[in-house]
Amino acid sequence: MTTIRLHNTRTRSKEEFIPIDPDNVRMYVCGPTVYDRAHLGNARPVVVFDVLYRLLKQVYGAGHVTYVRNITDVEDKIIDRAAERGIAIDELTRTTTDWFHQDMAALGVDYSADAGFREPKATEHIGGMIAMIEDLIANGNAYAAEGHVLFRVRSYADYGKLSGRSVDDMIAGARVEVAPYKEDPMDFVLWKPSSDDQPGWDSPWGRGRPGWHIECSAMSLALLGESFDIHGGGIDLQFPHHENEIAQSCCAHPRGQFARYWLHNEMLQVEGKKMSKSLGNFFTVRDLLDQGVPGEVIRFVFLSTHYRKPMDWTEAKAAGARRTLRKWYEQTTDDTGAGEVDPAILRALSNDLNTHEAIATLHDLSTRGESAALAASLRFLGLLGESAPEWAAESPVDAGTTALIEQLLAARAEARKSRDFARADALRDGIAAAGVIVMDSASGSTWDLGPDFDLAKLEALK
RNA sequence: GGCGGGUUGGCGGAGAGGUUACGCAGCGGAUUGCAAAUCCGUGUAGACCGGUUCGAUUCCGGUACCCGCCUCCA
Repeated sequence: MTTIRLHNTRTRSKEEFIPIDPDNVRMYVCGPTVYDRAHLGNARPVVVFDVLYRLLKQVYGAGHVTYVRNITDVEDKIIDRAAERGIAIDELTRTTTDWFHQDMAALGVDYSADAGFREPKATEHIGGMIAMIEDLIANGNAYAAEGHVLFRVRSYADYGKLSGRSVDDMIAGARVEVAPYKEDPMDFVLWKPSSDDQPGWDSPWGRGRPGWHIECSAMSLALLGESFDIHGGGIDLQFPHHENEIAQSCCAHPRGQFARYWLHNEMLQVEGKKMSKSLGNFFTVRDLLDQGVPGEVIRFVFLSTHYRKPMDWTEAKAAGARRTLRKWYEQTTDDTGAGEVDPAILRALSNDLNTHEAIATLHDLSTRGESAALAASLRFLGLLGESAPEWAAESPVDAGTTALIEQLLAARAEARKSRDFARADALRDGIAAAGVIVMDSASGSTWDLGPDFDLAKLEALK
């Protein structure tokens, strides 16, 4: 069996992956808070852990891997956004969840027909959260105060271990919320009271709603148990979100191990800078798709940088990815689906998800002309569906334009035949200047529209 | 201030204690009436200073610079 090695944030080292139960490998990844379209950064962990899921299914068998990625549909940002838009909360969360599914499907992440994937919603697990909070209070790890329930950070000796912090260090430069009901400024909220106009559930502490971190602890427990294999997410979640998850889960279920391997992807940048609304370089996956950037291209760009390094999204990379994919799609048009995933691809991914090396292998397969293996490998990486996507086909143009181009090419061929090279070259240069890319071969000329196609220039050549 | 990560050839971006990364661009060649496309060939780079070693870009220490998190943004 292929040995998978993964970098475990918990131990800060690359370790051999040994599942608790090879017949049921279990992975949890923090999913979106559904209040708005997913931005490009949101998509990175989705794609990264999709690759890991594919690898796990390949190695352990499709029926032996459970992947849980939650939907957080109760959160103050959701309340605020629904109020701004004047719509009901469940309408906002439902619409946003649909958007998320559509946008991620465009990136090759579609689990609508995947039996091993689970997508729990926080609002469906409120009971589990309340039960866990009660356990924490009973164990002395949490306390109720003024309608709130807070986690007593000092009661968990290992708090801060994942992110390499000590509570005392954090207090120093701390920008933590100080509240009169807190025993310690580092204590974080498990439950908070809701006013009448806020969503709330009845609880032993009055009507209220959960804090941000408890839902992942409750949902992973419900679907994966006290101990499971892999927990993933963006590195920004390492602290405090994952730290708090560990504290909650390990204190509520001291005999469980919670997650054994912690994987974190690095952040995304845009043209060398952090993506932020203030810099004006903030955009969603949908924005890119609407601009005509294919989902496969976005996925390819993601995969070209190792997940533990910051990834810089640039126009140049997108353009290069598009060219490369198009070339490979043309090379695999006759594919019958009989090819096998190249073992080098699996080796690369098994080495801490070295997707960049996997892409290098694709280049190698392409150069060697092994198109069947190339197609199978592309599919495995989620870069090719049943057939090549439409955007990679001949640029769609109307019949009149096609006829005009064919006519001009015929005129050029005629001029060449009669050795009127001045006219042939003039036509060639004119066609190129109009943005039509002509490729000659022994059997004739083929053509394609370039990005700067200009019909007016073409018509002027008539 | 605390914690974590990074610094590789023109650009992007990997692996490996001693052998070609790969891609893009460039250059040379083949091909072509000339081109484009294609094919072949071509690049000894590893922030700086020390240390370990027969040998380090790869291990260890330090310096500089950059980035992220600590502001419920993945």
